Amino acid sequence: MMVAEQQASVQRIFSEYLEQHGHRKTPERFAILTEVYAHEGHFDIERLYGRMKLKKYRVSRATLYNTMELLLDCDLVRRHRFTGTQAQFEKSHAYRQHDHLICTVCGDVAEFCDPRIQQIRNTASEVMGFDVRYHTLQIHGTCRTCQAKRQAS
Amino acid sequence: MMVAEQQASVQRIFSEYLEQHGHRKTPERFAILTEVYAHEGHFDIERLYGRMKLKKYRVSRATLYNTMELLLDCDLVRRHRFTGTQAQFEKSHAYRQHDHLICTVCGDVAEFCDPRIQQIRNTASEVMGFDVRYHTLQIHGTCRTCQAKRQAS
DNA sequence: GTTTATGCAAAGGCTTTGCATTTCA
DNA sequence: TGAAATGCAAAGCCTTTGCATAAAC
Repeated sequence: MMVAEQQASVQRIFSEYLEQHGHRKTPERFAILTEVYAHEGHFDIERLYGRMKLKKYRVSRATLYNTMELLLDCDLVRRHRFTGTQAQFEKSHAYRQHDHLICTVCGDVAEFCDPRIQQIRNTASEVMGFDVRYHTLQIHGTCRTCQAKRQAS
Repeated sequence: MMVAEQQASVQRIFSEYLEQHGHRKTPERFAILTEVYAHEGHFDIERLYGRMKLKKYRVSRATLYNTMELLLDCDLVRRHRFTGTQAQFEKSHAYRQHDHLICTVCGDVAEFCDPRIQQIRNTASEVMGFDVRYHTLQIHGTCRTCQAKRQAS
């Protein structure tokens, strides 16, 4: 999907979500969504704040936090807590299901896919009667690069 | 394994770990380990602090945080970040591998096991050249109880 | 014209840090 | 005795909250 296409798509989804839930369609909300979908990878609130300030659009941190809640609610972004207290976000629409490998040495986060996770979700749903909304799988350890560095020293 | 047996076992592991890493064997550290292994389920630092205060042993929060780092390092406890900023811990020695179902409505955390997660770990290790130390899989959604309540209203 | 959202700054909660005191080796 | 750990309080960081102002409906 082209970038412009995706932007149009998520803007429409968000717009409908706001309408159906009686929330107002403010320019700040759409500007935030646009910025979120303009980049790849993970980001935290501070980075998003910085990016928007650099461009034309300045929003308050409070509005960023509020809007992220809305975007989480309509599944347009996902939130992760990898390490520390700071939450990490990523866009989630039309992005393939993936999980995370987190290096405990350098802090790098890599993505990987494994279809078996879907089977685990299904089983949890059936056996435990759980209505699954999303999951987050983090595998922590040492990445290839840091293993090599360790061996060298 | 009996409770006393397990206590003896983890105390020994911790003792050896401290020795090998040049850390001191303070009474606080062993008291904290004892308290951690005296209960089932998850806990946060504040709860651990409260429990130890109630008993005879009062340690500072700073020492709790420091000691948890040591216990994490020798794999005697695990740390999770389910929701919010507060870290949750659980003992991990001789405790079966399990993952977590987290209800987004009531906040309840249930455990479940699925052997396929081990296969995913192995694959990540082989394909990505990642040296896996531990993982955490959280499935978020609505628990059976909250589904029933929702239907009733 | 109401009601909701924004922005700012203050407050809050969890965690880390600095430093004097104590304790282990 | 010397180095490391403890305890306390302060500082830090991320996030939430309160309230006046602005904007959507």
